[in-house]
Amino acid sequence: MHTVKEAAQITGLTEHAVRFYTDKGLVPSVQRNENNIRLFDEESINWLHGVKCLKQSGMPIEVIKKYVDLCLEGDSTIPQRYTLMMEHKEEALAKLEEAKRHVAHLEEKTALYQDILEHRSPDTTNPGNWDKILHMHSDVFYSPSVRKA
Amino acid sequence: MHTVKEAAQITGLTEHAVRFYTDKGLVPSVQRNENNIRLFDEESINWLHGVKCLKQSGMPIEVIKKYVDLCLEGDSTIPQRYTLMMEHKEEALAKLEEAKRHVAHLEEKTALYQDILEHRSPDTTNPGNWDKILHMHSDVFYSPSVRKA
DNA sequence: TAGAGCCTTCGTGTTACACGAAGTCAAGCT
DNA sequence: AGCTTGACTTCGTGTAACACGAAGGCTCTA
Repeated sequence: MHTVKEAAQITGLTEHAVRFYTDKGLVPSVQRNENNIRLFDEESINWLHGVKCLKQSGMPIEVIKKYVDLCLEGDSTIPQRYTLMMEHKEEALAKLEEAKRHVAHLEEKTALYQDILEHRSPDTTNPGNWDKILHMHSDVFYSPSVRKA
Repeated sequence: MHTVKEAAQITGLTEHAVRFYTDKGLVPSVQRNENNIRLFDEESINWLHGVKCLKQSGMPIEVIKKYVDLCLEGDSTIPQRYTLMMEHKEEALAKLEEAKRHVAHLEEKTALYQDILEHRSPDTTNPGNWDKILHMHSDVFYSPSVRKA
């Protein structure tokens, strides 16, 4: 049996977060002793790990709550849990694709700056570009190739 | 010259956001007419696009502000702008990696549920697993392979 | 003269906590 | 008995980036 402090250390959450989660009902197995102190057994710790995991992957607390409640309802809710997870997976995938696009864009951006810094022109065949580009801040800032996207 | 409403339509931002950004100084080229009305020229629209872009990629408004200010300071700040962008790119890359991990984890999770739904056991060679797994909610919720990570 | 459209400031709500303060317990040690 | 500790509670503020609405004022136009 662990206290809030220990649970926090084990899971890497803050004590605040641990209390927050338990108070929201995301750790169903947590108990209180006669002094009203939260006691976490191994299952509670697992729940905390799980909540942390889902939260990190971008699932809102409300949805996590729904999921936990479904778990508590028993095996009959497995299809609903599956659906919920699938939907969340789709969202995570969408975010992944977005992240890829962002990185690609920033690669472009930094490459442009690198060209300017190293070759003093983004287009080495046209040195006249330099001043032009440096003064068209919003073009360096927001290149044409992105505008299409 | 465009009004707030038009600028919002063109950029896909809300009017609220457009006013917010201009008030924060993220759209340096914006002007006011004699009736105190914001007027956006093409450069302003470009800035709005750029701000939107950076914001979407996860850059905080404060940092965008810094970047804009550097742009306004002139060509001498190009190295600093480059550094800023590189740092932001690194962050975006880190987020990308995180997103990949999340998706991988959720693939596992949904696959597990799919097994349960289709074969009635995650390990078909051991049917006895079924009840066990269904009752160890936190194990379905948070599988051992993830704990290692 | 009324309405439309712009402006302003103000204030609340959102998400998931962080952080601190204040005040209350109970247990253990000296 | 008293002190320290560690846990608990509620309260309130702050964060980021707006969303949304209200109130009130301005100007232009039909």
